[in-house]
Amino acid sequence: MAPLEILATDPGSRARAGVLRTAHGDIRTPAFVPLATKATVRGLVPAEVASLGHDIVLGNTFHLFLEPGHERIARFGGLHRFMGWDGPIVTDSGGFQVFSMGHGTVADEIKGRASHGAERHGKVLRIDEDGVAFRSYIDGSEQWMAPETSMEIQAALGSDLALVFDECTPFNVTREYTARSTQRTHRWLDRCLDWHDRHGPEDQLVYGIVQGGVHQDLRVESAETIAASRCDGIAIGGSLGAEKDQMYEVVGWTTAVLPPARPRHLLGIGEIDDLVAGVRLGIDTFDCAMPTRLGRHGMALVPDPGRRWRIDLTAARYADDDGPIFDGCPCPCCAAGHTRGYLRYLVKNKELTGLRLLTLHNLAFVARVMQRLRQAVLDGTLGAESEALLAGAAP
RNA sequence: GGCGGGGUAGCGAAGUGGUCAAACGCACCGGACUGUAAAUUCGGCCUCUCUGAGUUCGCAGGUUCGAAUCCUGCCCCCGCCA
Repeated sequence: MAPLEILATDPGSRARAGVLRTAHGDIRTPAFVPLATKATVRGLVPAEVASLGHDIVLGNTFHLFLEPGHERIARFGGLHRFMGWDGPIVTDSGGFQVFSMGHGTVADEIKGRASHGAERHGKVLRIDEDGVAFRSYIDGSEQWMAPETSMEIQAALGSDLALVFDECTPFNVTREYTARSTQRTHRWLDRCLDWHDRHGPEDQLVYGIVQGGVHQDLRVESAETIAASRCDGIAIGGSLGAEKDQMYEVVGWTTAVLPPARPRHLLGIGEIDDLVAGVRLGIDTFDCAMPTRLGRHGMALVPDPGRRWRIDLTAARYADDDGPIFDGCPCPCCAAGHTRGYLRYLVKNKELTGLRLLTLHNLAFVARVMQRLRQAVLDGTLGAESEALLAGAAP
């Protein structure tokens, strides 16, 4: 049975709204997936995440493999039990971590900057056909991860959705490199699926990952290759370009050739305008560090495109501001009456409560954006809703 | 009144003859952050006609080629003793 039930499609775009069924419950799509990289949505407890309207969280194979170890988590009964989250969990394969060990952040890589804190970075020792050798950032030991390893770890974690092991192709590489890397990712896909067929949990869905960089032919070829496989869902990964317009173009090339029936996940994307654009391009689920990370960095999401949907509450001008983050915000933080001035004070003083409140606010904001987009697809009003959100309507 | 310690850029605090416009922290200003080794990180932060120049290290003198650093006097502050 197909995991994704499509309830409605938007006549004016490729958007769909539906329900993605997993062993631990349904995901209302389109949906945002908060990151719980190391088995926690930083600062929040699972019940809070769910109460904000999120149906699923994302854990990370690479990090949980190094610490506390997938076998230990398995002894606890799997990742759901370990972290106390009963809902659906998707686990990322570790492919992105290979990227970030070599290049730092996405922005650093695109802009050609040396990653900051490079000394703390582990090291990719080599990437070859078989897999990836790297140095553990925990104890410096040499570790090995291959497609089979990643699937084995994800099987032990017991996630509902597993992502195949891929190489997240950087932006600053040649087309030739991207082509070869993408083909290798395709071969890794087969190995992941083979391993999963023999050893993987019956009820664990597997997503293939489309690569191809910013090259249309490579993207299309990759999308078709992934779609031709027996994976349950399809994720879009790798470099999506340096500018948003390019990103939308790349995503558009991809979703144009994907089979409609299977769920599509856009990896690592989650700024507000990107969510709107992504949904219109036919994406069902997104994950992104942005709302949680920005929250911990003192940034609160606001319905203001001119400010990139964010205000920096660490600024002194908010010290005496007794208003909410934005008027009418229904999130737990603002509904409780917390002021910008209070939040600024908390954040400046490194009070954990401040980081928690901003994380709650930001995740609530993103959840409402997704709910509105979903409802708009169901109502056939996505065009107007998209315009409103992009113009700064409060979700 | 005596003894001791101290006055350094918005604050705290290094520096104790030259490489000092002066470490470092805080505060402040600005930037970054999109499959999270991030409660992280980068830059600025005396003034200006600014890849150079000018004024600074309680105040005023002095020694010296050269002083935040040494000497003299003065003014404040802190501790202990009277």
